[in-house]
Amino acid sequence: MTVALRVMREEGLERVTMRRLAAELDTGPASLYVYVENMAELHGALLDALLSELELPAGGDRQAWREELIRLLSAYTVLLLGYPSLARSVLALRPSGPAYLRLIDAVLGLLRAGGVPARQAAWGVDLLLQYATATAAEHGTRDEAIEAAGEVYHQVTAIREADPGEYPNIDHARDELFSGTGDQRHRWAFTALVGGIAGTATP
Amino acid sequence: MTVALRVMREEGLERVTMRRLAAELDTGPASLYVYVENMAELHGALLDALLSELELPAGGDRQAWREELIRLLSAYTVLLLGYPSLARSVLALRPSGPAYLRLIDAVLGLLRAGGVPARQAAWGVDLLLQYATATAAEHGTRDEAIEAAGEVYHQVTAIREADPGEYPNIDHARDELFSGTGDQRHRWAFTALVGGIAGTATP
DNA sequence: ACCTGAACACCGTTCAAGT
DNA sequence: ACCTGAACACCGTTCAAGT
Repeated sequence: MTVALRVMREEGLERVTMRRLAAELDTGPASLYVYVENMAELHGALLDALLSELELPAGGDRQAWREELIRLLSAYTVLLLGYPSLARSVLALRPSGPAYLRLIDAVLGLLRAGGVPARQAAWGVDLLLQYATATAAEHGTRDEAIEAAGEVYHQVTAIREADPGEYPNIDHARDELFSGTGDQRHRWAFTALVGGIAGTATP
Repeated sequence: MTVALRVMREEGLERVTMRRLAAELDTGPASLYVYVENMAELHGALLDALLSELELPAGGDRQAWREELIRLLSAYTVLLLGYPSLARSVLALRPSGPAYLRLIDAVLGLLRAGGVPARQAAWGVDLLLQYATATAAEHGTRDEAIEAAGEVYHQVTAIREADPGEYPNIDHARDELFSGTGDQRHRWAFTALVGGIAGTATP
């Protein structure tokens, strides 16, 4: 596990292969299946190891729950942004490690401190953590992202040059589609998410 | 392209490999690189081919923009739910095909019909499409999902049995964490998202 | 009971060499 | 100019056979 974490930190999740880990431990790849069921489980374990570094709010100031919540979600996002492939993998996972449970518990606690009804809070956690994870999967910055930059460029160009006749609404919003800094957009997205969760009644 | 689409429909994105496609076309894998830069570009093309089936709203009834928007986002999600691996791949992509631009344009149009300010709408499209894509990536139903079911089970068990002392907020929301049908939760999530976008001012 | 060598069944991408 | 055989450098997972 420590070996896997080190390889991921130094070379990215792509390099964390059964064969590489086995070589690092001076054995064959088959030996690892004694400790781990498969690749997905290994990724789950890596996520939990990473999440144990996450600083959870102390929970003293109940008035500042919104800011605390956004801070926590941002910290989670930043942590995952360093490992976009892990974020992608986590999206296909249903994490169940203790550190992930602690994160769920902290988010629930902050929504509860804000007076958000239990069902809205429960359904909202999924929304918030999914958004944070997906954001990390999308805007990841690692070697792979260098080629991905080519695709960002394609999209930006396609939108910038979209024909006004065929795409009238893109035309109307053209200037705003690329406005703001990444940080402004993230903070706004989290605010909108929390506002929507707190303000939308469940059936 | 038609071959790739057929293989994906019949056997899933996992089987859409350069080598498999080459075999299907009676040639070597190297030949495909004449038509496509790499795997990511192929996935982008598959997404756009799939999205061309998406029925966009006619846009007559401006009063019903919320329902129309939720219907469109649901249709997009359902389309991708059949191809969870593609959804996962798309999350790492910045799609730029014509069908994807048409989808962006339609979402922008509905938000505009609802009187949502241009910047909120522009920033909101990302949020809405990211949520829809991430949802498909998460709840995908294909052979791979059968093993993923094991992880869902792990998480459900972990949450159900979470120690009340250590996870007091999970304990408090325990019954609500698994309440509602998938459809209820999705509709609520889309409603919360749209409400948050429409109701949160940008800087 | 625990571990593992070797094999099975694959990958994406590059490039020198052919037509 | 366009195409491709063959190679490079890898994968995850299984299972029979060893200790």
